[in-house]
Amino acid sequence: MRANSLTQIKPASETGRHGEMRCVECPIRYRAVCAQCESDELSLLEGMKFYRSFEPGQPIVWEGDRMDFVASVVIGVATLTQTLEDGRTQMVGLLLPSDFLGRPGRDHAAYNASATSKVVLCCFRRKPFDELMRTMPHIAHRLLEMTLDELDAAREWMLLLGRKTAREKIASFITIIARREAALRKSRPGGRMEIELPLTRDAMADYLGLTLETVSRQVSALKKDGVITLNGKRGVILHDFARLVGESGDDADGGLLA
Amino acid sequence: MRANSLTQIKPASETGRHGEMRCVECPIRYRAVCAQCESDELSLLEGMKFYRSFEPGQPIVWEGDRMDFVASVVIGVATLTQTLEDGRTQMVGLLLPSDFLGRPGRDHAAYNASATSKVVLCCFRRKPFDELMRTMPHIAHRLLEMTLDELDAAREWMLLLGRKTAREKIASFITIIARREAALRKSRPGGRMEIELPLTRDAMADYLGLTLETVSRQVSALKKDGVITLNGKRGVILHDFARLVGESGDDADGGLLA
DNA sequence: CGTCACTTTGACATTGATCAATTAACGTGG
DNA sequence: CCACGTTAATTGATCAATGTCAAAGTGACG
Repeated sequence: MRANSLTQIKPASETGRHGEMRCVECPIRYRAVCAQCESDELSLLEGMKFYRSFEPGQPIVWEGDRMDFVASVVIGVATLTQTLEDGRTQMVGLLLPSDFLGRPGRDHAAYNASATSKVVLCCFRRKPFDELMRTMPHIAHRLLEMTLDELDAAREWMLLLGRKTAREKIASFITIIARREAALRKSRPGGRMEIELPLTRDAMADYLGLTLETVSRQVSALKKDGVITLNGKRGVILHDFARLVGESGDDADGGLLA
Repeated sequence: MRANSLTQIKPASETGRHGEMRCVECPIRYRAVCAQCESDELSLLEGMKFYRSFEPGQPIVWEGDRMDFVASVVIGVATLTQTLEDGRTQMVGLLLPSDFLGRPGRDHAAYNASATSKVVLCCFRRKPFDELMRTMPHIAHRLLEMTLDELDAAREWMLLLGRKTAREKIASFITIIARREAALRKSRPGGRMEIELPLTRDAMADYLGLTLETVSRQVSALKKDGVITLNGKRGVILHDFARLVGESGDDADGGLLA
């Protein structure tokens, strides 16, 4: 088993700070940890938050680093990865807008986090945030809900890693992305869809527990079999969503949790 | 890829109810969801709880079933598994004493849960428990903490499933069990240890994303190489804990989260 | 002592990994 | 707008790890 190449390491400093953005206008207002906050609570958060940006490929935090903040992803895609001593890596989290980074009460990062696209984080210093957890039940409650959802997603992912074939893994991954894109447009996935993969082949391999060659081959196979058409490196045209789901190995009713 | 044989299905009814047990004497008093409750809170729980028992191999709930209770494992070992449409199964949770079963706010089971040994659950009907989540911050807080721990464990498990070799998977599994047995005795794992595997080869295969034949072969290989000695079907003697950790593929400091 | 469930071991097939070129897509500067 | 250079993606040939099918061994328990 060969180690996948690590994302190249660049300095971990943030590349920018942002001026004001009002929470009520925030694109993740209704999905993030703050989703259930009232306007008076929001204005409290307003005074505490600060923004940090990262460029594609940049590390956000490294496993074991001191981490004195927690954050919500506002824009972009970030990944959490774990590493074996010989360098093999496995992605263990894919953070999209509204997802939460960091753990209240823990002051060191448990995973490597990197930006795979331009990323903007809405950050809170950890200590004050821990305090919020005690004083604002809406935050604690929402965080529990989000953590339970993440646990469900992790378990779906475990099924994929442990038991699916390479082809099923690829089909499942594309299905997940298609579902999410549909959700963003507030529509149901189905029929013909055009989507954009948020990861390189190499990152897909890290996500799926494969090598990038196998990822490439199976993507090509799905293309050859008429399940998908490629459009540049990242673009995928799905001719029939149901057909793809059929390739994923899941139960017909599967993916409710994804 | 062949499906592992499912645990045989027996009627899902509980096999017994228990009389009183006082919370203050409960063996999981300081680790379960109720860990942070004060004595007045405990007496409230005392009036709501009820016990259910299950025999080895018995299903507790089936994916999709209505589930009108949540519970803590008091005694025994239970598993959560997911299934692909053709019957392949992957274990996604291993529930030990003090672990929590069910999700507040969700009325249908997301996974199959079965007893692998005699199991005793401390149960609460879901509706009243949901109410407790709002009125007793100690419960909600502890449940968040436990869920975050489970998420960490799930991510460790994902690394195992996605990137470890069969030998490393076996070594990792034995390491996890050894760590837990040490924790029960409030000692540090290390040196020579005698442990008891809580799962059959078949269940280990479901846990590790392998077949039972591969599990058996790799256990034999570790024996041949002098890392372990077998003692009956379930007994394992570890001659040197560090040696086993070295076989697991993890970083030297790994497993902090397990 | 026999039965049954679990485990081990063997022979062979298959999947996906590895090593190695080659090709395609995209950004840059002319 | 095009040629170039760089990075990502594809494809091919081969091999090792693990799955599959089959049979025999082991231990617990009635």
